[in-house]
Amino acid sequence: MSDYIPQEIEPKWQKKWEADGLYRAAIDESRPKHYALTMLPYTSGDLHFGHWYPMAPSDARARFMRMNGFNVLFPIGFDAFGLPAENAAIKRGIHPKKWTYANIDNMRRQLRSMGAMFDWRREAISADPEYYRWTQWFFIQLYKYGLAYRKMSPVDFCPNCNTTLAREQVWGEDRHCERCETPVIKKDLEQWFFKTTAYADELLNYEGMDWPERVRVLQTNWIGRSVGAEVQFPVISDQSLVNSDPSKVITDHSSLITVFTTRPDTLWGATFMVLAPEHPLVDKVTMPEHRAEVEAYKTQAARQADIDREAADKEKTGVFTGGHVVNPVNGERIPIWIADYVLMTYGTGAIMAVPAHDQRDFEFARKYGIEVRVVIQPDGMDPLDGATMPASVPASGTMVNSGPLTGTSADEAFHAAVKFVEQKGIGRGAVNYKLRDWLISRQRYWGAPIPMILCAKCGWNPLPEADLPMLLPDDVEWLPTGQSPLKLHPTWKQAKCPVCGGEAERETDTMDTFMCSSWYHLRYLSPQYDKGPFEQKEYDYWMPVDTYTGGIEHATMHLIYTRFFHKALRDMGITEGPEPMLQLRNQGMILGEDGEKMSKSRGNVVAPDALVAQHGADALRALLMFAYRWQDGGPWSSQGIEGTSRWLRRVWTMVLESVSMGKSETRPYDERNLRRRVHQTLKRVTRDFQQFEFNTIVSGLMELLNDMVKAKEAGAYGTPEWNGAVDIYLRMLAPVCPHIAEELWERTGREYSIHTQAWPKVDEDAAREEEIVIPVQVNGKLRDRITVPADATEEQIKAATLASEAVKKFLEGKPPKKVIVAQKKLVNIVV
RNA sequence: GCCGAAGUGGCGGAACUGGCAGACGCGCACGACUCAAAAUCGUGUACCCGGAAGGGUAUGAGGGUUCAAUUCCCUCCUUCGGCACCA
Repeated sequence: MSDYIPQEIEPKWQKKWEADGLYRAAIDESRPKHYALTMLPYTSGDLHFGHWYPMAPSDARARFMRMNGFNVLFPIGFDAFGLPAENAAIKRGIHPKKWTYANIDNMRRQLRSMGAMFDWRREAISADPEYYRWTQWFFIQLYKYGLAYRKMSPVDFCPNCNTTLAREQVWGEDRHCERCETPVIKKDLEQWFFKTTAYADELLNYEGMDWPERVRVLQTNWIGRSVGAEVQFPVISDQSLVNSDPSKVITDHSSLITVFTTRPDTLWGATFMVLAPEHPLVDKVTMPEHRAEVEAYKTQAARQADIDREAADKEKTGVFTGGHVVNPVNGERIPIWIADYVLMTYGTGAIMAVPAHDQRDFEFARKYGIEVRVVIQPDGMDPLDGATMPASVPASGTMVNSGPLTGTSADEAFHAAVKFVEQKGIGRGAVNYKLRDWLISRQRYWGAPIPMILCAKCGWNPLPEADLPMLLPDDVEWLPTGQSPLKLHPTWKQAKCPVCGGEAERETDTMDTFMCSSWYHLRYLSPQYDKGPFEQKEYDYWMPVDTYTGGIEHATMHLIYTRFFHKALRDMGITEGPEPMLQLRNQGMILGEDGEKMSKSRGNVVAPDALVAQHGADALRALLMFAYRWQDGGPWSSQGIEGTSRWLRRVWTMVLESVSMGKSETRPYDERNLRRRVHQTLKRVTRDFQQFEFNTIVSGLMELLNDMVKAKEAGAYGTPEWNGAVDIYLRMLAPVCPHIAEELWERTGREYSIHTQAWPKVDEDAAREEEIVIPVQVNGKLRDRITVPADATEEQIKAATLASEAVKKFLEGKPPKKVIVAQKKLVNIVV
């Protein structure tokens, strides 16, 4: 017997599998398909266990499905556009393209060393022109379908570098630029958006999806649907009317402020209005004597990070604009304030404040001496007094001070109020979402250019589809200002208007990389296809994705975008079916040995290369499956590898080392028992694969190894039963450790390849126990164990229990009060 | 603050319809082999009392339901993740 040397057998088999095309996935109508997708890695260059951890177990499961008769597609690719490539370029003077593709070469080599069943012919790279050509095509389709539009939106901007900053490039409490430490300012730019909100309701429906409850809850909260009403409040433009008789109708107003409220029933209790400091009407409603104060407040609000502005325990602040609106339900004049607790990004950016029944409004009103008016009297409570109540009260009870609603219950008042505002023409029932439209413009170079052209005469028009891809120029200057190279390029911007043929300009913004990753599962279907984003017959056979694996951190962004994308394309007739991915499973995160997130700056990154070189990919694959609950993850431990490495050496020895008979005469080999243990393990392992419980798959195989080694020593070696056990063992091992399984399969004279073999069938009869050991408790405490035939009746078990010496001792001659025989699993005697 | 996940030996974890808590592995200790080391093999390894037989206590803390609770219910604590004044 030679030694187990993974460094020799692993590259050998990887080469052979590649040469034989063992993992090529092709349409085969005779077999059921299984599309197993694992989230594509970003080309950061440092492939570590954060990449292996989701992929190696996913690969094992894909292999398991293949052995179960499925035609399995398990593709891989690279998410190659994005900010880190530009940062590397600026820092080290390497072109982003060069940096990215060098990283891909390295990552590809590392991924190959894992021995996964990736079909490399289907590799897709989002930065390839042949890929982003179709990303651009999808943009145009969304634009034509009316789902893309432009609007002004603020970005974080460094005035010194003259560049837009991503959130991660803004550091510290003073919000400074990561490069030059200049404080960041907000800048309004016109940018492209997708109407994700048009699909908000549909995205809340998870019917038919086998997705974790956790993710569904996260998405539901992210979409944040709330039902209420929009109500228009007229602005009083003539200040002399502010103090006039409220019963007189004021017709002097030049504009309306719309608020969204989830409690239209409390409209009569609104005593002030609050606008977000960024609200477009702030300047208009502000009176001259308040202007300086309002401007100062706006400036400090704009300087704050969302996080500071939104701190829960922060004291409410705001300033009065001097302006007033009319409450349209009762004609009252109410003052307009601005406050940073109202956000422009949610609802209409304006609220009606009802301090008696909303705690935030209450705190604000008390601080600034604004009236608190009770409009709901909770049942069974002393009549409330707005002037003295210590806190707002929950809105359930009977309506008071509410015009026509007075006397109705608060439950009915909601609908009555909506009806009232609709009849008066001052508002309507409305649904609002926390979900915002998807901002896809990036003021960056290393991304897919947005294929739009601006003509002074014809406006914005898409590049004709025949002219795609709209190529990213390579000859860009990397100026230390950090300004977008596309803007600085001498000629790139120049274009012909697709409508009139006149001089026009290209869009210089590029697309959010989430756009590229919203459809990569479609590009895998036919990455070389040049007549469309994918080939129809491939789509018809493989889609939808059956199993999608990846990190929980993508629950709200990527996984909502890709669902939106699929649904929008479906409405255009490009895709089919309600959802792109039927089943989702999330793995946890592998942390550094210090328990912190792996990162270069912390210096706790563990790369797989050295460990593969030392112990082999199989031992590492097994460790990643064995050492953690997959959905939890945990800190890396360098010692664990000894365990799986030792296990594989023992498997090697068990299978290959011949033994002379009679090594252990004392424990005769029990054929029936060997077979039973094999099929019991098979049953467990099969179930665990189905349920993504990888750690117990490996521990089950370790246990069976221990049993088989004992049987071997007892004389099983060489018998037909032994050979059958080895056969099943290797098949179970194959998805976990594909190289050693193939090697042992060959060395025991079996037919190439183990990876095209069928998963063994569980023999229920063989797995069944003939005798069972039943623990016996007296008053819930374990006192004895009895052995009975597996088909013993409850009466027989009871009799055997009472005959036990240990039990008699604890009964002390007294008759038992109750004897419980629990499902033939346990006996409990109550004295 | 809200939402979610999770608290089990020195460590990772197991216990899959409420039924033997600690499988499997790491680490550690002792032993075999060896001139020695590594590798390998064997034995032991929750805690407390006891020489042993045996007994007691234990699944974050406290309470409840039950013959029986890591598992179900209530209250609280801790850790991690996400969201964050959502009108």
